Amino acid sequence: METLGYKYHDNYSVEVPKNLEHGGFSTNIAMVCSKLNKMKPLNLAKKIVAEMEKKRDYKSVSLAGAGFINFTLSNYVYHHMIPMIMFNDYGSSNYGKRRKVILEFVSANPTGPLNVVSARASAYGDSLYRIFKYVGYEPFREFYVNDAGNQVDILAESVELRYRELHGEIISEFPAEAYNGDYIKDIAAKLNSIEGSKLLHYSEKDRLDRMKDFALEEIHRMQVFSLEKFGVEFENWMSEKKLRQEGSIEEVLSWLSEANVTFEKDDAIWFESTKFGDEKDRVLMRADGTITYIVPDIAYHLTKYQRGFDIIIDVLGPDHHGYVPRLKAALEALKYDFHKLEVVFLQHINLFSNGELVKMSKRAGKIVTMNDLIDEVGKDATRYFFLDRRPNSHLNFDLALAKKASNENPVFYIQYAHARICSILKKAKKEKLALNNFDLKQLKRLDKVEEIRLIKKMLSFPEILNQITDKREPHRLATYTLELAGMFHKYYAAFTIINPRYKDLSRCRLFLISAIKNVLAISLDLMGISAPTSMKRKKK
RNA sequence: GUCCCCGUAGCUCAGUUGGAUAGAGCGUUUGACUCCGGAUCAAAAGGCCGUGCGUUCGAAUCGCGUCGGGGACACCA
Repeated sequence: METLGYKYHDNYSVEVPKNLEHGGFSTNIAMVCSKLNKMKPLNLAKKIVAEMEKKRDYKSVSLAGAGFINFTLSNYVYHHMIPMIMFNDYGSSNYGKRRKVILEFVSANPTGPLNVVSARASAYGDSLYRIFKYVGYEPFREFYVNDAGNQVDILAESVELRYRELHGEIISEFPAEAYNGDYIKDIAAKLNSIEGSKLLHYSEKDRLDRMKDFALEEIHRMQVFSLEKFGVEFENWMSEKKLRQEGSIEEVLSWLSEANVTFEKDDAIWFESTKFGDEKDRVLMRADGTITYIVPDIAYHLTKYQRGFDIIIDVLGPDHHGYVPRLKAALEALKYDFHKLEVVFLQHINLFSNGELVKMSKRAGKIVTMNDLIDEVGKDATRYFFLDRRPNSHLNFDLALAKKASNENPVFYIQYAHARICSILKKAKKEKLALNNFDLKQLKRLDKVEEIRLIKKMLSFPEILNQITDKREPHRLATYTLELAGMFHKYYAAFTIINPRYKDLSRCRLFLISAIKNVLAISLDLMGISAPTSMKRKKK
């Protein structure tokens, strides 16, 4: 536009038509800028097309419709982008403008080991974290621990029963509300090996406190262990107990009452959340003076604001969706920008065993733990299994099937592409086809449609990453990587990479597949999956 | 009763800021290196995108209804 001396503004768009086969772009620039130059769109488009045709950057330029310009770039434009794709931080950017993002996920109750649902949340949250970080956000992973309140009291009592059992007491009836998994026995036994019968002489309160603290510590350790095995870390574990000790409860209560949104009824203190669109009002403090879970939850979310996060994302199970309105109501009442809080719901996992639905129950101790899953299916396959699905898709999960299917998990297809390239590059080294001092002009030999398509696919990578952060949908990376791996496998089968008779061509192709290897490695890393340089041959 | 999610190939799932012939993996059938890794590739079969109406030049994608499946509606968290 500038060389033609026309005025223009930036609100035109360049689009890649859905029909990728013919590759190419389409732009409405002439239509957007016609008024500015007092010309008819079609006439302006003609001038632009004429100018574009003079440049060798464009392979073909054509007019369409009322002034759309379709054009295709010359191959060499693509060729010259390959070196960029080979940078080991290819795709990273400043897209996020260093905005601070807090991702809260898993946040499982500290009353038992992590289960398959936590594995899904881990795969989702951690990959999203990695991608956020890669494109220039400042993300932060947090696990909220509900280590106070009713359920941890029950936890303590459950341990107590098992402990007393160890000392000869016969527990005729194990209460239905108690936690009944084997891990409770393990915790009791471990505590017993440290303390012996000493605790029996404590006062009940002291004994239960000791049980509680010990159990919480043990379970925390179990959870950290599983997460580490899965490659997931948290920057912070936020303790509810600590929040309570710091006086946050009293603060929240007094702020809400200052905001005139609380009232008393039946000796309890209520929050008038219906004022802010909630279905009904919520109890904050019961008649006996204890607090309901909502208060520390509000306090916790306030810290997310106070800590200066620009984007606040909660990853929750679908059973919490009714909980969001009351939380947002409280934020609104306290004059916080409740729009900043986003909630992603990960849908349930229906657990099957040999085709039959299994109900999981932590209380009854009937759960498939995250540990079992990783041990039996493997970290990489498990992560991919959960990652290639949309967050709000329901999914059926059969452990027996998952084990069997782990050999058929698409993740191996991707990893194999990576390993295969590594193997080819190794062979190239033996053939003395080194890529140092490689003359970029040689790249003109990459003139096959498949080669240009591969380059285009890799050039779309940065945009895919940006979209993932916009939509909070890391599964798109799983899909993308699978497609890229597929394109490589097909290319490999159709063309010979190393051919000693055509050394220059071989070098060009090695150059290309090195770029592919790089993108695969980056993608796998962003998904928390390893990129092996070699793989064991599968038995037929 | 109110609210949330889902319904796409035999199975598991992609594809939704509306665009041309709806895709992949697994499974089924048939083929492929004396040569860079056969965990690969080529090809075939398999679809009223649950269903009806609407908006639109154009709908898997948007709206309303309907059917089917899952879930939530606590002074548990």
